[in-house]
Order: sequence, then C-alpha cells, then structure tokens
Amino acid sequence: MSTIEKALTLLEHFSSNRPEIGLTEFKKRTSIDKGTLHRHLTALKNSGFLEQNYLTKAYRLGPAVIRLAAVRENTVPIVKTVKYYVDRIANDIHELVHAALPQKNGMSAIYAKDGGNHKVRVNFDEAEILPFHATSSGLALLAFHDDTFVGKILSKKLVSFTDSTPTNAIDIQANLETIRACGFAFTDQSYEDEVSSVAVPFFGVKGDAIGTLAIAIPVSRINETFHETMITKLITASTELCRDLGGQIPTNVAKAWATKLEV
Amino acid sequence: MSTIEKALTLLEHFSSNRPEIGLTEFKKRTSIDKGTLHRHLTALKNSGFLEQNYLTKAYRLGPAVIRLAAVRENTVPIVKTVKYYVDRIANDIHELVHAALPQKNGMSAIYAKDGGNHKVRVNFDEAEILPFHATSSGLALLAFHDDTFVGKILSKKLVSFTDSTPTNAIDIQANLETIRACGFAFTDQSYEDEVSSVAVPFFGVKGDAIGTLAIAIPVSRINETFHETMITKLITASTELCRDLGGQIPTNVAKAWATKLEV
DNA sequence: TCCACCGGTTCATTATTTGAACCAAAGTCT
DNA sequence: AGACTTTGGTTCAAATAATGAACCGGTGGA
Repeated sequence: MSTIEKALTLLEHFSSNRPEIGLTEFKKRTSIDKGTLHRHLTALKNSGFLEQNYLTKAYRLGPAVIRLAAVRENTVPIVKTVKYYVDRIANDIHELVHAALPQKNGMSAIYAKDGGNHKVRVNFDEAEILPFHATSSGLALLAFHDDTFVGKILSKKLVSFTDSTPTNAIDIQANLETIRACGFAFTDQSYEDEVSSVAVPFFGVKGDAIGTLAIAIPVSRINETFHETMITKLITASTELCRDLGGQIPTNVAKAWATKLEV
Repeated sequence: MSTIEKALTLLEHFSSNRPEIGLTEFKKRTSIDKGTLHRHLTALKNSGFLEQNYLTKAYRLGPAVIRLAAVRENTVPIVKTVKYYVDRIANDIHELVHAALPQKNGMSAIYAKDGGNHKVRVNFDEAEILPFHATSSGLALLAFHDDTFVGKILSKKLVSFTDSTPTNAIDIQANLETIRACGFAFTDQSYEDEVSSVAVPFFGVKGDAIGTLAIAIPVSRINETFHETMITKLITASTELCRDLGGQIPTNVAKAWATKLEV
C-alpha cells in the first residue's frame, strides 16, 4: 500500500458520529506510529482535506472536500438523480429509504429519506459506513461486483454486529448467488436488532453495480405482501435510475426483475 | 512537499470545465514524470478519490469525495448556512452572488445564485478556482489572512487574465492595506472583461477570514449608489453569518463596517 | 509537586518513491 | 498495408522520502 493510500485511509475514520479525531485517538484506532500519523495528518491539513480545532487540536474534515464533491456532482450527478427516486419510494411506502455508494470498506449512504409517520422508526446515520457483509445494501452490491473485490472483502475478518450477522464467507458467497438469481438482497437483523432491510443494485455503463437503493424497516411491520411491494418499488425505481444515469442492467438481472414485476 | 501533498495537488486540476483528465494531459499540466503520475493517480483511484472512464481511460473524481463532503457539511454546515444569505442578497439586488472558501491556490465557490433577470449576465462556473490576486473574493480573503500565507501567494507568478489584472506584488500589498481599512474588496475587470465585483470576508472563531461573500456584476450596471447598496448588503449578511457560525469579527473590521453602515 | 497524558519533533535507519527507458495497443497519415 | 504518432501503462536501479523509537514541552488533574 502506498503512502498516499495509507494517508487517505485516515479520512475513512471520520463520520457524522465521529467528526473530530485527535492524534492519540488516531493512534488507538490505527496502530500507526504517532510520528508517521502526525506527518500524514499535517499533509492532509496542508492540502485542505483536514483542519484543526484550534482549541482541542483535534482534526476534522477540511474545506477541500466541499469543492471536490461539487465538481463530482457536476460531472456525475448521482446524488441529484438518486434523490428523486428515494423520495418517491419513501413517500409511497412511508418507510426509511436510502441510496448508497460503495467505498473501500462498505457502503456509504449518499441520500436518505424517512417517509414514515410511525412511532417506531429506524434510526439512520448518514455518511456512516455500512459494512458489506452485514447489510442488504452491501450484499446487493457485492453480488454484482467483480469477484476479486468480493474475495478481498470476504477474506477480511467479518465483524459480528448482532446474533444474526453472517460471518462465514462461504455462507455469504452462497447468499450472493441467490441475490444474483433474484436481483435483490434481503437481510433480517443482520446489522441492527429489530431492523430488516431490502436492497437492489443500480448499474453503470459497463453493467457493473455502482450503487444501491434500499429500504430499512422494523421487523414488526414486515409481512409477505409488504415485502413484495417494497421489492417492486425498488426494482421499478432502479430500472428508471439506470436509464437516467446511462447505466446498463445486465440481461440476467433484467430478466429476474421482469418476472418479479409480472407476478 | 510530501508525496501525499503532491498526489492531492493533482485533484485541484479537476473542475466543472475540466471534469476528466487523461494521463498525458496531466503530464502536460504538471510536468511530473509519467510513471510517477500514473502511480499517484492509481493510488487516488484505489482510495476512491478518482475513477476512470473505462472507454477513454481518463480520470475523473470518484465517489469517496461525496461521503467526505457529507460528513464535513454535517460537522460544519457552512454551505447550508451561507446559502440563506447568498439567496437573500441575490433576491434583493438581482445580481450574481456567491460565497467562496479558500483552497490552496485560490477561492472556490461553494454556492452561487443569480438573482438577475437581466439579459446581460455574468457567466459563473461553480467549483472553478478563482485566483487570489485577480478577484475581489481572493483579495478580501488575503487581506484578513495571515501574512505568511499572503507572502507565499504573492511570491508565485501572478497570471494576467485581462489588461487590468494586477500582477505586481507591491501594488497588491498596498491594495490589501486599503481593503483591511475599509473591510471590503472591489475589483474592476481584473479577472474577466466587463465584470466588476465586490467582496467581504467572513470570519471564524479566531477572527481569521474563513471565506467570502461576493457580488459579480457587469460594469455597465455599476453606479455610485448601487455600489454602496451592494457593500451594505454584503456587510450586513456577513455580520449575521459570522454570528451563525460562531465567528468573531476583528474589532477594526467591525468598526470599519459600522461606519460604512451608518452612512 | 508529581505524574500522566496530550500534541508535536528529531534523526539515524529503512523502505518507498522516482523517472528514463521501454512496452503494447489504438489511431492516423502516406 | 506499413510506418508513424499518440495513448495508457510498466520496469528497475538510483535517489529520496517515509518511518518510528526516543524525546520535548505544555496542560490538567491527584
């Protein structure tokens, strides 16, 4: 791993929950030498990717990322495009809907909308990293991503979040096979207790999965017909989204989705 | 300069105008060796900061920046806060208003709104880098930034964009002195022909300039009273913005602004 | 006053970065 | 068709930058 990658990996530690991280805390989280860490953090600071809380000396993300995101969104307006469909589904089914993109170690939600007026609702932290193996978003993406990537992810230690988190690579591989066949992923309390979720991938120009649309829902509100409704809504939205983005739905997925919609 | 900083500098070359850059084009723009460039670009790609157009092999910004910007905006909601004031001024004076943050080599607009219904309007490219020495935004920021930073900027070669672009460091230093005294910056066709602009800084917790609010306007529509109106609107907005962000307006600026508002 | 903890720095050792030359593929001109 | 150009990408010895154990100085308790 190059120095550049090592340094950029540090940025992954920031999230809405953990917006500021000090030198010592970084050391605990990474087991990189303090000297090295300091030099990397300083480099990131000099480049505008980090800035320091001048009182606590803790680091937080800097203004450079704002500009880059604006350029990216100007180039490939995924967030804007995805927003329309997430909102539509959320308003339709009154549950928490989100869209996520893959990062190195998991999916990152780029937009979420809770269409619910329920008292019990799924708590959702935007910009958190959702682990690939424990979430429907993650599995839906892996199922349609290249094998080397999947292999890399599944060869790492698979953290257990609940009693139902799948941690056996072989089981997961089998599940991915199922997901490939039916075109969507379903998980039951594998990341958070009492929460189930359904996800479908959406595809880029090469027919590769570039992101996911997903619904998270308290297990108490799931039943057979609602399950079907969610899947139908997701499939329809993803189909339109792929068209908007100029993406290509792989033929076998298109077929699986078509049969699902017919029923 | 560390390897990390060198690599991150590459990201500055992307803008809305130039969303994709190939290896050879990078080489032309940077005079860095092709081998090195390729390794850096690959590292950025591996980290999700870049992705490649699979047909042309050109690089463009990747999905990692979206997540980071979301976290940053969650941590320090500058864009959201600034939007309110930019919109307000734009609707008031019917001209192009924007807010910008400093990057390494210039200001980067984070939000812009054209409140105008004129036929002649200023063309504005969001996420473009506005050079410090040639724009009112840039000068307004430099005037209230630390001297070492200013020195570093002014010691570089100052590119000329129009016949009126100031390229003499001493003249600019003198101008900064004036800006410090009156609390705002004014430029006349120094970056684009036929366009004038006015800018005020806004301040962070330490009383340091962290960004600017600015108005760009075709020279044909400028007159004495409108000039004053613009400055008043900007000063009022920046004062409120600093309050929202928990920023501290340096006492001499506060004084200058107060006298300006009284008139 | 002492001690622990914080961010930050130093410098000899070590490992990575660098870049000139090279390769392969795709396009372009004759 | 064949030569030439331009593209992205790779190689490996030489040059340079990254590394990390030990150290520094300030701060906030006990």
